[in-house]
Amino acid sequence: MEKYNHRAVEAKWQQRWEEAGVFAAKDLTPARSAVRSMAGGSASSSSHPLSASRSSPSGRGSNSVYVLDMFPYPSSDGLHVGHPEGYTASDIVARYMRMNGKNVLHPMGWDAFGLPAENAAIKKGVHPRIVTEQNVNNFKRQIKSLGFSYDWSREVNTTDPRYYKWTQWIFLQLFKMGLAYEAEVPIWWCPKDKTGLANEEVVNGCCERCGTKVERKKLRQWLLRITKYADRLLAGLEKLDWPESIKALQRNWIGKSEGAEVVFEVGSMEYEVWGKGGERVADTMQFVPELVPLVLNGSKFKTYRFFEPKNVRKGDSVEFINASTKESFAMARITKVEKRNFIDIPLHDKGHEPDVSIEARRKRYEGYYKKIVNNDTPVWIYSFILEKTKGKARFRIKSGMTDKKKHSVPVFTTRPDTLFGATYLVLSPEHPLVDMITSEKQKKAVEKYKKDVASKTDLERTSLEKEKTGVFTGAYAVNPVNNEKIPVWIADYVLMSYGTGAIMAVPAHDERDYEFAKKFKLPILKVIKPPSVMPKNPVETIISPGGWGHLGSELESDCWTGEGTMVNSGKFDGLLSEKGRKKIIEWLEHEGKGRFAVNYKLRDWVFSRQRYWGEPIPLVHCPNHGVVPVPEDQLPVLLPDVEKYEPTGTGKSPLAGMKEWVQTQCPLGDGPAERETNTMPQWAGSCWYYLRYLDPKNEQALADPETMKQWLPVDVYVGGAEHAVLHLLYSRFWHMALYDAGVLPKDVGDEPFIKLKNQGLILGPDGEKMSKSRGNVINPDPLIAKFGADSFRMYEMFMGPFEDAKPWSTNGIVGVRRFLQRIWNIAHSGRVQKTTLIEDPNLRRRHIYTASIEYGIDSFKFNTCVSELMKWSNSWDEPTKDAYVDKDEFEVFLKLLSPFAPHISEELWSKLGHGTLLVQEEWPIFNRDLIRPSEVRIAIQVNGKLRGTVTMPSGSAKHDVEAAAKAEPNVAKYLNGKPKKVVYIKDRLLNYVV
RNA sequence: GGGCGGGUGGCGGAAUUGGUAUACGCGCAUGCCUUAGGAGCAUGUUCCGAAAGGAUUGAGAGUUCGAGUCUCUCCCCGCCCACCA
Repeated sequence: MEKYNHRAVEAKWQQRWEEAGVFAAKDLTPARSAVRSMAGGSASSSSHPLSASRSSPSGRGSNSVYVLDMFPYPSSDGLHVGHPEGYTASDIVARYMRMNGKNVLHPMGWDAFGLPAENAAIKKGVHPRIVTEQNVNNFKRQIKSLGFSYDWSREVNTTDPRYYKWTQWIFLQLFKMGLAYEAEVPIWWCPKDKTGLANEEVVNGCCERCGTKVERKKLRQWLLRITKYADRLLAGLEKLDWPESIKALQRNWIGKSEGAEVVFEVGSMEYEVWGKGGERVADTMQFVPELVPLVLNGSKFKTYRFFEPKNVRKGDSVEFINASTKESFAMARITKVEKRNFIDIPLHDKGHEPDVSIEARRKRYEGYYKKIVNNDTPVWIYSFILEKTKGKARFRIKSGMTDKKKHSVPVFTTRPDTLFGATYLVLSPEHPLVDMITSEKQKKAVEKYKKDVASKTDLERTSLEKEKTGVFTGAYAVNPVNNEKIPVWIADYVLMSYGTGAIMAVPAHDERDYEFAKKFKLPILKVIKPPSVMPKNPVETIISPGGWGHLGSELESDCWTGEGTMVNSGKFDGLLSEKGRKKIIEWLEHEGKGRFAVNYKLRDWVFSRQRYWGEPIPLVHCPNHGVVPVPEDQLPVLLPDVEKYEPTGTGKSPLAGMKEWVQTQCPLGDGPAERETNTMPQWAGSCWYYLRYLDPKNEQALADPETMKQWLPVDVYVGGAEHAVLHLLYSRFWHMALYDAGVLPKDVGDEPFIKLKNQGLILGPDGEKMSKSRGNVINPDPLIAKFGADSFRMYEMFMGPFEDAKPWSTNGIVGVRRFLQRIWNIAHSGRVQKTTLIEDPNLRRRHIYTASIEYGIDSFKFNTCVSELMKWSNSWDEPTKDAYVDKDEFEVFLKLLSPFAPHISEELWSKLGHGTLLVQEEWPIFNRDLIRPSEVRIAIQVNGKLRGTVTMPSGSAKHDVEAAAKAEPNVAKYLNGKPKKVVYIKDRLLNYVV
């Protein structure tokens, strides 16, 4: 018998399909379409014979279906076995849809900008364009060898100027919408290579290329305001048919949390009045370095200790001014500068006595400013409140700084109910206020700590085992809820990038704060009482050794992060956490000391790369007009050829070295301007490629709106889960922005991908993740050459559930190959004959398998589809096999096989004498009535144990089945006397309970 | 620490969604065929047992006539995120 020669067959049909152009998607827009309408198609509204009905694969209900793969980055390693997994799945869906009469758009392209090509170019001394071209050619050859049904006429390449013209155009739209802005943000910096690095290039805190320890460095960057879309990106997930895990990842990445922003005054202070004889009533506090306590002396009223700004000297005068009227009411002159720069100031009354009828005058004195005058120049202004505490008058300075230097430190907390337990404040070391509040004494320690932190990698900073570190700034803050003074620390466990970069530390109810407080001996105040938990089953708990006691002690531990009842919280005592949160927020808002706040982990998208191989950002910097967009009619801004792709050493992209390219004219006038030399990140091109496939040659627009209406949104999107948060989030963001800008028609909607499926990772044969270093990488090329594309495709589908990770087994592909060979043999055996059996069980068989495979494709259970096809073919070879295989049945089989193994199916189809192409045949329709069997095998159980089976006409009544069951000797054996109960599930099972 | 997924033969995995567990394939065993090659064909293959029979879906309990599937407790594995306030 002829051996199946996959090489010849596969090459032949790939060529035939291409010649016939059978995979071209048809644009139906009036303007451009020559092909008006497709045949109506016979899309069957099938569902699994034994399950509920399914929804249509197309969310739009239109006849046009968009089946999209995540386009690959054409690396120099060539195709990985993981690529064809997703491509095969989407190809099966696309072919299935086509056979169902759908007009299918199934395109492929190249995400070709990026660092690996650039690095390879530097290494080889070739232009990145050449490297990219070679890689693309190799990828294309490999992908084509698998016989996927792509419409290659729509191929896109992100590095093609005709493509990136529109990437730049989109950037300009974002810029005009205020979604792009410039800022200095820290990035990884390699001091040896003198270049900024992408996060992916930092390995274990070292530069991937030279191994030097990287540093944080602030660089001017372009950022995209994705945070503006945080809520929409979050809410939009609800309506998407995406894997829950991916949705969860995006939710987590966006990281919305609700709580309160509480404003702590740093540098605001309590100020104690000194007694009549100059004796001190209470401690003064030093809050900020510039504000050293002073002594106000010589007054006929009181001596006050006050502050000395560095530039206040003996002889300077101090004036008290009414905040609202600006009228001065008291004067003082600095008479004495004490050690540590204490100064005595005599206070001259101008008609107000602060110590008389305090309560009555309280209102009047509130809001007075104190103004220290130095050579008639106001230096500091303080406001203060008169209070009466334990019968003694005191001034409390509300704010220790001028309006300009007022240090209000907002912190974000999800647990405002624990506010009374905030015993210290922690700022991130990078917090801009740190330098301003650090005391002289602590300056050195703070500087050193900041430097240490700056040199740490994120890994070191966040490693679990790491002990908490931090230093005291010397400054204090006031807890707004109880006016307690609390110290201000800096520590690297507080991240500048999240929230406000500052936290209120509640060591009694937060594990990190607890750990920190323990180490630095900071006060711990419990303000939440854990709920008293009653065990569900008291008896069990008493029996279980230490159970209740252990649980109890856990609840009594020093750090309780759960909910509970508020204690030590003034008037909020007794409230449950949840209610307390609301009440505290109400109080804060009422007092103007805080507000309800929502916080996101999501940060704006750093959109600049100091690299060569990317889209130039289409902006110029003009001395007169600032940042000016390049006019749209001047796009694309071509990526110029440079001699060196190496970074210039200035931290700018190699483009900065191209003087003649950088220097240009300002579009708004004839003045000189410089081009932006940063390039876009690799994600830019992939953000919108699915739009360009629709209309890849359009030079007037990124795509024709009518065409977009026809195809969008994407019906099925298949790709790896590794893009869960980056590409898939960025892409949604751009789509929403373009939608808002009116670039996308309204009908298209603001979500690009309706249904998403992730292929699971293919692991190496050892069950480990494939990697070069492990040496367990499988190269598809030799396998395709040896077993054929059909075997390869089918094995990848057969390996296991599409979305699960599964190990590769080259033995496994052999089994699939044998199966295809058997099909080949049957087709050539002469057994395939036309028969005319109406009541043939085979007729039923073909309908069952059609239903089952259709269900499998709809639900991405391709592994069971393959198994069904194998079972089907086995049924022709069973010992009871018919001499002939019904030709109609075999043809139905080939149609169902064809999405999985298209080449061999096509070949056998033609060998059966068809002049048509199988890919253009109609998908078989199954008849539900024919699926129902005439006879069923019913399980007979006694007490739930299988004791026999009986074969009965389907739909038999209970007593008939019972009669048959009792006739079974093995069943009768177990039935003594009358059964207590008899359960009958129609056509399935009979269970005697005895 | 958080989120998600999972645990079924020697291996990849199936199981009509609460109804005959181990389909399909790999591997293995025996035999056949052959100019031995990682080819083809046939039969067998969850485990224990010669058999009758019994046991079995990570462990334990519960609901049920009936549990791989539902509920609870616990154990283990994988992936992703992670000092996120």
